[in-house]
Amino acid sequence: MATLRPIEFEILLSLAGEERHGYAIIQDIAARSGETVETGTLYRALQRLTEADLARPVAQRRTTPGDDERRQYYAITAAGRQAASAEARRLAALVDVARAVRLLPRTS
Amino acid sequence: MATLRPIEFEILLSLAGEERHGYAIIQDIAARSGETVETGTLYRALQRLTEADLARPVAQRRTTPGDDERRQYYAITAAGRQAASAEARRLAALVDVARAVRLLPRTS
DNA sequence: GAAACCTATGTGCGTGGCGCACGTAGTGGC
DNA sequence: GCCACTACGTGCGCCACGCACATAGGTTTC
Repeated sequence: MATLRPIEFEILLSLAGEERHGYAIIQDIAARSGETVETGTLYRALQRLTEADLARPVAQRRTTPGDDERRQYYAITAAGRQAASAEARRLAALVDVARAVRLLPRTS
Repeated sequence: MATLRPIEFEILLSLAGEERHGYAIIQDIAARSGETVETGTLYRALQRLTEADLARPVAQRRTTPGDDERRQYYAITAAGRQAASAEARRLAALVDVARAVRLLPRTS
């Protein structure tokens, strides 16, 4: 399993919360981190995640009022949860190291 | 400030602990994470960090016995600590999100 | 009413970082 | 003698990313 790219992890984090379409993922990441993800970067990363079976496009849902039909929703797969979980553990370990060398306060 | 690449952060984490030479950084990262960093990747990243004033080569020290003279030691700079600290905070926030969506257990 | 912006998905192109291989060179093991 | 380890580095090809642009309907602004 090739390691998850930062943006791929960000996307999986978004999808782990709930099913989302591309544009909503961009907004979600911006809202929680302030980082602007380029559309080219996002849609291509979504493509890769789909091909790697870490995310999957969700079949078109009933069109509730106010639901833009252009939207393509995506869901995280079981393998996606596993990969994201492993990556989260890896990052948590890194944060622990950062605390050990006092780049972060021990209490947090 | 362009965002820190994953490998650049790993290197700064190593240097935040103590001054290290390139090969020792590779071993340090391998020891703590099991990840193998390619030499090409490492030395070029060290070059970038130096140019960005996040790390700096340390002037040749007294050659204590058993100290390979080929070694080029590097130290983290004040700006490097600042950048690494900011990145660590960013990652800690990501880990918190991962916990919120239950990719990681709340207790850890 | 037109210009600008937002929502929504996607492609085209250039730069650059990374993986892999290789180069150099001394030391130590078998 | 050959291989592995230490230590630093370059060469090359691929591909991910940033930026720009295409498309297109809806809304807001002047």
